[in-house]
Amino acid sequence: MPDRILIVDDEKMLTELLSGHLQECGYDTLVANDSRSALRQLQKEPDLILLDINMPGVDGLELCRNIRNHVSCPILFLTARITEQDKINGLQFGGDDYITKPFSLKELTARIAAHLRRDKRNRNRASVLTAADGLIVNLTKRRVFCGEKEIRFSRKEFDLIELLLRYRGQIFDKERLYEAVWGLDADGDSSVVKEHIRKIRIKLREAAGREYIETIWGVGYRWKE
Amino acid sequence: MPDRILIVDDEKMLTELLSGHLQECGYDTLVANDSRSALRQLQKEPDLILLDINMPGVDGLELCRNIRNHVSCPILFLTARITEQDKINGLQFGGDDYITKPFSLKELTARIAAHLRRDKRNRNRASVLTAADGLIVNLTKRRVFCGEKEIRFSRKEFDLIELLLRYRGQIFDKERLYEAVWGLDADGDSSVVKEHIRKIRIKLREAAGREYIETIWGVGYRWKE
DNA sequence: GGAAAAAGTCAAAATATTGTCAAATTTCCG
DNA sequence: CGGAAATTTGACAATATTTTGACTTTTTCC
Repeated sequence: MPDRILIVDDEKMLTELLSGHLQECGYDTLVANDSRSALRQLQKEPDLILLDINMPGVDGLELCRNIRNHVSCPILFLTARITEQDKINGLQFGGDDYITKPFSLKELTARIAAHLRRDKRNRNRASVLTAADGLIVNLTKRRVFCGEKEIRFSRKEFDLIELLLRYRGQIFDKERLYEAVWGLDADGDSSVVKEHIRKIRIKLREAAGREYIETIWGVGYRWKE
Repeated sequence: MPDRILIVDDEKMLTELLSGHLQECGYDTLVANDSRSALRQLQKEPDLILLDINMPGVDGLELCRNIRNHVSCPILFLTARITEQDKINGLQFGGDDYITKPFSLKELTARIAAHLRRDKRNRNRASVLTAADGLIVNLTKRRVFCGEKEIRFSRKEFDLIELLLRYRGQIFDKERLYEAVWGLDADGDSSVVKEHIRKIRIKLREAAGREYIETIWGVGYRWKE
């Protein structure tokens, strides 16, 4: 199946041109001329996004961040201005690469190909963890299923689950959990961990009717093997 | 002996600065301003490496992989850009953590200390001890098995077992046991030890039907060989 | 053998740690 | 901005562990 590329730019002329060229190169294309339409197109799960960050009336970086919240595919910025500062900003907001206008179609397709290749390589890596009783944790999509049913977890909850499950059977003391999920600097309030563990347990118990996380009294927690 | 930290960055100014600061913190430092020199410095067996992955003319990730082939110590990346993608790539290439420029010296030293601590813990810890009659003590999981059966021990109980078993045959007087498990400051009653030993014995006796801990009258205890 | 010292036993009391809940605060998104 | 969701916080309850002390048993040594 061909890769799907989403092109976001307010200039219709440009999106048409790119769309045509990329189709000739064997890609499927999606087009959006404004940010609302761009967000809608995400549901079609593009494999890569070309994003103009200088569209009038739209903060391109904000849009990028927004997009990043929904998909994990590479995002390439199309832009005229390109200071070092912009570059850093852009990458911080979840972009993967910059392409300065004007650019040659040859360069563009080369970069697209490179990013798709790289992304695929990374994606193949074990991105799913499984546990007893049909519990499935999709790491890239950050979604958890118990059989048919999806269990929704917040960010921190998911991070905790990922860590515990990835090294199931290992004990993590509360400090280390805090360190891993909140960052090394954090002065450890372990009561936060405790509360998050509780939330996780409730959701898992409700969906799977089973306890997955064990308390190691005086030490910390671990995911049962 | 102080830990040795290798700093790899093309900016002399930065390496000087870091080197100075880390020395003040009590570390030994090694410096390399290019990749060839970095590889040479590995022979001096650093305990931790700070690596700039954006040095001109050098593929930092490739260098990292190369380094990883020679040493097993923690590698921390110093980097300006820090996308999720980079992070994944970096960790794939054998890095252990990222530190984004600009960073505070305080943060840097905190992370260095954390990694050194963790690395040491992992290194000098045989993770499983075994004893007669199929008794198995898993130190990282803090679990004890007698054949199929698991025996549950509380924290202090486990700590005592670990100490006695690790140095089996050696006699520990009660003060020393107390000191080791409760901490150096602890004033007082080593009669607590006696009660804990009793609990341990009961559990072991019940599961293994056998005595493992011997009383050295007038002195203390030891794990039978 | 018998006294003294040391170690073992037991259960109750004290303490430490974790679980729960609700409210306060922050973050996220449109 | 405003509301919803997520996160944090603190008070309190529920538990598990640890400590204590009174008492018994064992060992040592004269």
